[in-house]
Amino acid sequence: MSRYSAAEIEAKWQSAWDEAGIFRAERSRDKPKYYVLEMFPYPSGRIHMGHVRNYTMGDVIARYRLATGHSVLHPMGWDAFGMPAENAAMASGGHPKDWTYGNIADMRGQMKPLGLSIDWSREFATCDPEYYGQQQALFLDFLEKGLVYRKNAVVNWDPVDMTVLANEQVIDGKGWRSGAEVEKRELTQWFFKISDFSEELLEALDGLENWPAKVRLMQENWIGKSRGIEIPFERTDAGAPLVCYSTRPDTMRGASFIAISPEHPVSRELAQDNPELEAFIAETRKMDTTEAAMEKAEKKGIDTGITVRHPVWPERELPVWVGNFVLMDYGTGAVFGCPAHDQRDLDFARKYGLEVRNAFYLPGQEKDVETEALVPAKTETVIYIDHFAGIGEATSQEGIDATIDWFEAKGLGTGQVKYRLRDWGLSRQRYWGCPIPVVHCDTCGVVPEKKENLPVELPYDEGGTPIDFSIPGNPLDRHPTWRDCKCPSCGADARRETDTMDTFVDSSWYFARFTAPDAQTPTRMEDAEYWMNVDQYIGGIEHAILHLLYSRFFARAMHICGHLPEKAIEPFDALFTQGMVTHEIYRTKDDKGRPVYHLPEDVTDGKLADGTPVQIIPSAKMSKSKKNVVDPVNIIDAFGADTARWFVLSDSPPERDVEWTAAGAEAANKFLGRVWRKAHELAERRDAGVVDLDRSLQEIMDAYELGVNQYDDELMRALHKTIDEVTKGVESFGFNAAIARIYGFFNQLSKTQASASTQWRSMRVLAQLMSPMTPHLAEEVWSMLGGEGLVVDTPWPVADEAMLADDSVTLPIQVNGKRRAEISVPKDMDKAEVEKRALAHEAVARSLDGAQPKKVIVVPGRIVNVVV
RNA sequence: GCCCGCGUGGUGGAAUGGUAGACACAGGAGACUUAAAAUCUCCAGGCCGAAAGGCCGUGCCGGUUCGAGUCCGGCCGCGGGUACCA
Repeated sequence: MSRYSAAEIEAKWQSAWDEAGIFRAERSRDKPKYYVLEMFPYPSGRIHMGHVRNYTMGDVIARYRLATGHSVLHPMGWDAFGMPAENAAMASGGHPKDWTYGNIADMRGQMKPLGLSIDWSREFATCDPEYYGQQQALFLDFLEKGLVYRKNAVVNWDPVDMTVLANEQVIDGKGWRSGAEVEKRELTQWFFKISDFSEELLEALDGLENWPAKVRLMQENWIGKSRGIEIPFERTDAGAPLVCYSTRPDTMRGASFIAISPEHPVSRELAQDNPELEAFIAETRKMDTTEAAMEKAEKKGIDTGITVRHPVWPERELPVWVGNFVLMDYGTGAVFGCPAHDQRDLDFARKYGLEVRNAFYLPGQEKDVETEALVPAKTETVIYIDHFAGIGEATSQEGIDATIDWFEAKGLGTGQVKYRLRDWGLSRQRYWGCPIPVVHCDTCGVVPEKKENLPVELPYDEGGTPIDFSIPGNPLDRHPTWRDCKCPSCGADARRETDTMDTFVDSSWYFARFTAPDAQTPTRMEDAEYWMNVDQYIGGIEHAILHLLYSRFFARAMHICGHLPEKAIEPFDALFTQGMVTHEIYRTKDDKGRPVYHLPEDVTDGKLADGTPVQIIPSAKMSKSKKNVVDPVNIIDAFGADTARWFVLSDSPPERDVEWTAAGAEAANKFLGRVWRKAHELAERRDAGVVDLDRSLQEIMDAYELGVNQYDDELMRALHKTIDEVTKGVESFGFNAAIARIYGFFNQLSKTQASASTQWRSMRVLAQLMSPMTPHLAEEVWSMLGGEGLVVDTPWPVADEAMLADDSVTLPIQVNGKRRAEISVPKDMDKAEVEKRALAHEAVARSLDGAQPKKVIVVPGRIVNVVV
């Protein structure tokens, strides 16, 4: 071989690793364990650059930990249930199971060439009955412990297709296939009691020191703890008081109306003999169920005609409205409207001619609210207007606290801590998911299936013919025989639950299953005890809230049921959230002005082959419909896996989005070629007898003494700095910085006049440093240069502290914050002497132009700033 | 709407509050070559200047600081999440 050939090298070293069984995770007594996990993929059929990026990062960590003497668990599996499989079956007539397993085989085939250090013996898919059967066992345990319950909840209903729609399937309030106006429908569904853990999940966030602060903050806000008060408002008619919840009771004086949810019992009751109200409630039922849609929708209301008395000033009667913006799920489903201090209430009041009355002013700005509500932060000071608790100037927080205390003392209200977090509805009216293992019996009601009857398996066909997915609705519902079963309790004829579980359930415990994928129970305690927790979890920021919060809940619930040790209730010790891989979009318009997308290979210099100019939209998330997906398989075929790996790690910091460019991949390949050639050249010189091979590398490194030769000294110092920086880079996800340092060092190595022996040593260390990122090339270089065994098995190099320190430093000198000169001084020179030398500098003197410095700031080893 | 991020040369990006633009791409000049490819060397934020050097510059406006890309406040733009996409 006379030039770098990734194809030859990569196949060779992958078989070498396989033969050595290096990536099989084994419990070890004398090594520390390390569990590194990347969020497992949905088997869409093709891997994309985002996968390559995600798994390469995990692989760098896993290989680094192997080199630092850890027993490493690095598994892979498939998040295999979900809607795309059913959609594919609807579109092209296949079966979700065949589609999914076919995709898994394809994707595994695309991932294997990447040379990831994965223990493939632990692989599973969540649609394997062995996996979801254990999930059903978990469900039954949760049921027994009261962690699951049933209640009514609202779903999107497509009245034409007669099917439940996911939020994603509702477009502008219409069903995505039928185009029919979507309605809301109430169904009895299963819920996990995650809300019981609100406080715990919130408090434990503080302990997650190795999670990004932004993720913890997002979870904190999602859980949404607030202190407020429930206040009953007496009705002027005979009805029971309306209880409102407020987190800003200090604005009570400004209360001018009550708004209740359309779902509120009072709304429903009044609607019975008020057709106008009934129509209004029906109208609000057509809205999307998403929070975003509700918040953005026009705020509308209708006056119920009933009134309540203000609890502090009973002579004031407030009208009660039904408002489409009031959520039944949060608080009490009733709020008091205070237009002066809430923009939404103000808009509502202006629209319907309701009173606007200030409860406080800002100091020095004693004017009434007109078009913009006055909403102070809780720490901001305001001046209350005839506040009943007798406070005047105070912060909002003090106002809130005083109000709650006053109401409680008078027996007019109750202070309450509430959370925004709602229970997790897990029922899905779909086929391709884990069946909920319960049975409905006419005499016994809802009965859990017996554990020995698990798994409750999905039927593949219906009466001998494969299930037809072109018929809308849930195939489990209409299946001729699957529903029929015996009641586990009384033995009478009964019906299976036909709802399946949310796919978030599948991904809420897979990390625990990886510790013992063959166990006959959900986990095996001794394995969970050994491998948990996940030391480093890596995945997309889009999972910052739901997946990660659900997993934290699941780990707690599994601990309660005896499936995880207590230390695992926070299952992910460290979390890293990576950015997306993006690509330009190329767009033209057809004659009706509709967008038409083009593949990157069809566009040259911003034009199509026929010369039509193309609009280029930068940095969009890769998606099939926009035709901007770059298939990593093409890159691997053209340049090899190491090039793809090197590229996805090199240019962009891993937490940020990365733009895919073809040129970037070529550049990566070019560099790897240079490294290969350098090793090849040194090997040739070794063969010619120039290089001494007698001693091991670490011995030579340890024995190296400075001063033999200045070029050797320079190179060795640079090498140790490189070891230090690459090590730090790998440990802190600074892969791009580590790679820049490797470039820098290699450029220096290419130009050095150091001895062949020193170059040879440096090159071997460089192979070690590159091995987590480009493992195949590293093995090749290692072996060319006579390294013993496999580099993947070789201990990580350690930088010598003594080689890191420089004797002198270059200090920039600023005059009034602008750089004017620099001086080179011994590292430990004292401040006064540095100051003297700085002021003596000719450029500084010129800059001062005779002026006397007022102050000179010397930051040792950093900078000098002369202030005039 | 709400919550959380991000914004730096032609491009990707670097920079514990301390020399803004490391490293790389694209570009320019040169070497090698009959030529091209490949490879190698050098140049390169903008403006002014022959040069020395000067001025400007990290989305916009303001603040803190001897010193701000970095910290604080207010905007603008883009992205993620928003509970049934995974």
